[in-house]
Amino acid sequence: MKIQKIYKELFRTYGPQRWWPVHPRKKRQGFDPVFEILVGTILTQNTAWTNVEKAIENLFIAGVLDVPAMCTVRPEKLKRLIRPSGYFNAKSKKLKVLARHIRDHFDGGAGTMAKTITREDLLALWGIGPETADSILLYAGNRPEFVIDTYTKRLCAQHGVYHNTYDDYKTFFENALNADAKMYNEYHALIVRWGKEQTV
DNA sequence: AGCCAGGACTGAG
DNA sequence: CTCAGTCATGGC
Repeated sequence: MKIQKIYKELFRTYGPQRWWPVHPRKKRQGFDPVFEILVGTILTQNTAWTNVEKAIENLFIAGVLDVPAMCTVRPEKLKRLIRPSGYFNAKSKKLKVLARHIRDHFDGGAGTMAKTITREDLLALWGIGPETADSILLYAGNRPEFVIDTYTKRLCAQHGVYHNTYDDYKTFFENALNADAKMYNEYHALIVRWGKEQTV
């Protein structure tokens, strides 16, 4: 009912958000923009995006923003590079788990993984929870999985809608909307945009 | 000077 | 299974 109306309202207010933001880098051997998105979903966990940008830039400059390099880079070096994005001990492990899983199971690389992996298999990876899994499927794989975050719950609360688990919120949105990846993409980004202007 | 940011894991009860 | 505690940097 009014889930779609809220979307139109947000879109009219803020316009298209054009997620996922990927830095316009020079092409070079082995560089895959989809992998940059995957790295971003890990690094932005409970972290301001401006800090994530610094970390991703460090990775790129060091030549570590690709699957083979991420697999083999020494943990101490990796931690140093991603330090601006916080939680560097945990996130360095998460990045290696992710990169090694791509290397070991997807010959086509990050793009193939994002387009073919199941949500269940993503959730089985250490460091990937429900929001990160859905962000990967939606923003890297262009697949219709609605992403729930704290802003989404805040928006629901403001309209008197409350659920228990992450999956309850996810089902609530997906039942009310068409399974449209492009629209899911904008909707979640718009909710984040909205959330940043709330005082709380 | 705290508080929060585009969360997820762990250990207790 | 539920849930507080923990992790860490940078901006305001």
